[in-house]
Amino acid sequence: MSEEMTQENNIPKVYDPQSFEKKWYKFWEENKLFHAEVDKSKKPYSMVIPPPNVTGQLHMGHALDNTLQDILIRFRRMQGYNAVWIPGCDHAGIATQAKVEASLREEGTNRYELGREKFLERVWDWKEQYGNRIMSQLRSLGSSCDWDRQRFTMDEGCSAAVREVFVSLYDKGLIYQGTRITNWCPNCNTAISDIEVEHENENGHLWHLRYQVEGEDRYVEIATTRPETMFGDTGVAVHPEDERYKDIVGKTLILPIVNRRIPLFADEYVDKEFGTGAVKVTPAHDPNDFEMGLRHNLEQIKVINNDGTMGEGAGKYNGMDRYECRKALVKELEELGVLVSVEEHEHAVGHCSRCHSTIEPMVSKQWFVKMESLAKPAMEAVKDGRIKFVPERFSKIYLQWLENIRDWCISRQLWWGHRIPAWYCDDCGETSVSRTDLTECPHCHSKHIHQDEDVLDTWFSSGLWPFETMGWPNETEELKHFYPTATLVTGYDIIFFWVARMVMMGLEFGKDIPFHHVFIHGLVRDSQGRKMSKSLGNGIDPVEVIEKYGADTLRFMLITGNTPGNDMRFYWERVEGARNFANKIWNASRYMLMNLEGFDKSFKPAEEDYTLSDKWILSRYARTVRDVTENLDKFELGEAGRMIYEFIWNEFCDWYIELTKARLYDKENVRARNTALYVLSTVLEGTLRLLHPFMPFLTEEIWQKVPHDDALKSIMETSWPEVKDECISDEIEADMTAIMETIKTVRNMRAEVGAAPSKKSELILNFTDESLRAVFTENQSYLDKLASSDPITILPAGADKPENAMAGMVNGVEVFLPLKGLIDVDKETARLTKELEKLDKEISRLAKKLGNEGFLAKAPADVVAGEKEKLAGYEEKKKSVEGRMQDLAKLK
RNA sequence: GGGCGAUUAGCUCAGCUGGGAGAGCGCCUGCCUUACAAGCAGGAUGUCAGCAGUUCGAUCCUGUUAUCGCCCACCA
Repeated sequence: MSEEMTQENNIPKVYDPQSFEKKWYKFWEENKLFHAEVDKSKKPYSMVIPPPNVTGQLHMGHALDNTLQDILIRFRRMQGYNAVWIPGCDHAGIATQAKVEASLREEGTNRYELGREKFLERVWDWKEQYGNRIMSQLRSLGSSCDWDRQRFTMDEGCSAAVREVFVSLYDKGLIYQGTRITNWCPNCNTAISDIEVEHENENGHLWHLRYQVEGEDRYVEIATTRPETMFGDTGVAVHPEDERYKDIVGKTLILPIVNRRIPLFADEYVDKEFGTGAVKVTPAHDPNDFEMGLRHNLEQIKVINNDGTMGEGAGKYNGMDRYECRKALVKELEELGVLVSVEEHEHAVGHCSRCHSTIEPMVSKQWFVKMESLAKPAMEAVKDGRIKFVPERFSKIYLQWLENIRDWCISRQLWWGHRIPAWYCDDCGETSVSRTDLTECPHCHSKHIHQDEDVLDTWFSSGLWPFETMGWPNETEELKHFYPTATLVTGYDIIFFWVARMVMMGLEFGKDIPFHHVFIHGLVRDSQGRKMSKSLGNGIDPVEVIEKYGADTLRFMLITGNTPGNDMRFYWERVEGARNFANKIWNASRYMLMNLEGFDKSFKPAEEDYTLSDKWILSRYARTVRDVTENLDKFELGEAGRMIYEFIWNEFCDWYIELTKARLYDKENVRARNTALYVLSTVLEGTLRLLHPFMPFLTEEIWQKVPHDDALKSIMETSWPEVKDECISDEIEADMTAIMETIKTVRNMRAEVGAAPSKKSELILNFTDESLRAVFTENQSYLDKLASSDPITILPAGADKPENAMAGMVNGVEVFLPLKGLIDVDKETARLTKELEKLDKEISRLAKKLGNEGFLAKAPADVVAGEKEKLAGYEEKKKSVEGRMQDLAKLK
């Protein structure tokens, strides 16, 4: 260690998040600072977390989503709201089951071998093992969730809520069982809902086949994209007004290979223009055909098995994979002369959103929720503004979906999930739905009953999340106080899956909207704009970022540089930028802490102790507080973060700290020094509070060290900064700006002649705006310190201007640098000529504008006045520059 | 077939109620100035996608076109 090992050196030079992040999280949690009891004396501000999957792990989307929520909840908590953020996770039916099944496969077994009960034990084990991983990752991000209120979508309370809702909807006739076409995923082996199907345009074929008219030497040509379904054909349809077929409608056709006799019938559904105008009808494997089948009493013949292989109806193709069969069948049809032609054809093909297998529409018996009556109030709530989407445009997407809503298939042929509370009687055949498990049939009292094998769609329970987490169906204090929640934060990708369903369920069962605001964010993409995904291997692990750069850095990076609802890209360079900002704050604090020695915390400056720079930074601080608060209220978190960044870096550090150095290093003048320290610590402490929701760890670490209210043990207990309007002074800011502009001009001129920064140069000031004279006279030292100017001469009004000097002009101040021997007359002339050109351009633009009658007549008075002032300023500047050039010419 | 978003400096993006456009990174020049080289000071760079309109005035509002992206949609 060097001899300079003094007290100051105890503060590390570099921001090192690893040294304190874990410590503070533990401290907060142990002190229950995240926990909120119902406190009716305070206004509530509640949020429920979008529950991540139990077996999942933190990805960038979660990091963004939870950073946004944490900023909101910390902000409101500091504002004095009764703020609660309820965490928890989702059992994620298909996803979790798939994971466990994959691990069983590795062991060489499967769930059927294991049996339902044993399998579920395995899933619960899995849940225990991995379920808390993401929760601990959320902690490392700094999320201030009320962990005492943590929930799981399959815990007892949620299960009770699910039963209550199911039975109640069933009793109202809104849940029913039906046999119809659903989307079947042959890989997941279950039915899925319409929104779980992703349509993609694919290049396929349109095969033209000819079916013979029975007993005639005549054929009807049909076109199909899925020839293998022909085994299930039970009819051929044409449009009733299609002249081509009018004479044979009602006749019988012979289905090739199968030799089934099928009717040729007419139906309005058929489009005459498409294909041949004749369509084969497979009621068991196509939704439209299913409908036509019902209208025309056609038989439903299932020819594809649940696992995607061909079924018995496919004759010799029985057991063959559906696509293998297609290939072989096409070949056979060609040989038989049934295949007339093949066309290239682009069409939309449905895929399972989970595993991406091609969906097979199949007829089966499933449970459905009737949506129309639930959707209406959900639309109203958004239309009348009770629920607001941020950004607003997402309400349109939401409404459009609800307007075209269709019934929701809620049964899944899985084992992991809420089992459907329906029992079938083997004796009387009745179906009974019940809140409690049944052991006998309520109709015939037979003991021979069995429960429905299926489970509910995961989103069924997620839809109840905002109120089931608060104790519903019990009438808890939490429900009364915290429901509806304030804000729901989520990505646009689950507006239909989740948001819409919560609104419907909330209105139906929570008796109110589930939230006031829906704050929508976009996706975090990779640096090339691609979606981060496992298969691409382009995902960035937030935990890695946290370990390398700190959670605060990650958080700040995620919320700045983008706007609500839009996607963003991940760049390590941006992470570094945020880290540099953290380091900047660290060092600004370090500067103050290193000089805090001898500072009396009880010291309060008198009015006359404040310097211009003190008053300026206090005004700028107040403005920042006001603007940041406004932006947070508007959900413009990125904008708020940017403002704090700019205030800290460009104003507090670049100007204010620099200007305090003279006072801090002068230990003789105690009063001046204490005043500087007072302002420094006041502004820094307040700024830390402003920044706390964004960077909770860093702000806590520093706050603990700087002078603060000793009655509080954490920055989390401080209140959100509030300022009065009179703290903001336009006059002070204008004065300081004039000086800052002058400093910049001098720096610029010095840089141009290559003056060494360490070398001071003489500066001569002349005022064209006399009102500035006093401020500059009083604060000359600012120019000395920040513009390396010494000596400084202030010319009396009307005095002669120096000749052998560089000149610049700003805001009513003329600046002269008598840089003896340094001025290159030609270069200086060129510089001024360029300056003059710029001025002329501006002047002519403004002159033209002010010469425009329309502008003068119609533009607001203050705008006109502003433009006039600008013009006058430019003209004065031009005069000054021209004078300079004449002087230079004389020098030559 | 509908709907939405994007198009601004080399790159990534701000620009929130219309008054000649900014940041970060990158680039160039000079600096280890006792908070910070993860830094300081200075500098360069734009037909704000095209066209038309409204307006005294348009990056911003309206219409239209183009390119890219996304969402929704049961034409075989």
